[in-house]
Amino acid sequence: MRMDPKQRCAVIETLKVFSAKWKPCILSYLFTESKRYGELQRLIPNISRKMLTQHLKELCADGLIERKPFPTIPPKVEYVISEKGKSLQPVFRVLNTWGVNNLDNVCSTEEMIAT
Amino acid sequence: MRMDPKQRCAVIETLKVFSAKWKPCILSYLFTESKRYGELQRLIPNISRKMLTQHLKELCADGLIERKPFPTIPPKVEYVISEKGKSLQPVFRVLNTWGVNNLDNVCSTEEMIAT
DNA sequence: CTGCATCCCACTAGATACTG
DNA sequence: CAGTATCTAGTGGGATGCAG
Repeated sequence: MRMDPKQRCAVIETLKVFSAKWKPCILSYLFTESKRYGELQRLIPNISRKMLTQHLKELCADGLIERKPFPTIPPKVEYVISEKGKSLQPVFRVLNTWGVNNLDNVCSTEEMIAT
Repeated sequence: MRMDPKQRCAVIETLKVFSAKWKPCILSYLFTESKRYGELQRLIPNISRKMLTQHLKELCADGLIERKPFPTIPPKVEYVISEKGKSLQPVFRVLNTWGVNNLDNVCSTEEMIAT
């Protein structure tokens, strides 16, 4: 079988799930520990709230992370990596290794991806 | 070190290199054998010449494939996977496996990626 | 056959202001 | 604090025509 664009190719669909502009960055932070909305905003200074909200929603919809709201005042929401999300760590590790071995002037993120 | 968007993160840079819209598809065909420009166009019916040309150029510039022009009449150009390009096969395999295990209604492309 | 140049549209994502 | 709504600029990518 070929990588027919009319079919839902596993490679391409996998890329769609986590390779949007800020998703690798968001996931990388959640790999190590849960974060609140505002924490992610501070950690990723260039992201707009709109994009942060949108990407978090999509990651939730795809089951890679979970949203944990606390009905306190002021409100508090934690985002947690799911088991399915954790299963992406080996994928990230492979991408990181390839980049380190084949690209110039890139920073390894191995420590970050390490469990 | 964190996946700082201001740095050239290995994971993100790696994704940039091969995850543009049609690049996985192009690479998948070249993994198995060299193809001519027109063959790729026929194999990927939905791609425009503009995008095919542009993606082939970028893949050349990144050293993933090589362009072999034959000064015949009419002209003939072959595109060949490079060693660096071949080194992406394990990456594709990991992405394929993750998709098959974690997504619904996706087609495995294992046979294609197989050497 | 293998491209390049141009025009154009749709969508992405940034900026800003507002809300429970 | 954690979002939502709206407007807009920039970009990706398709269609078409021309060229070596």
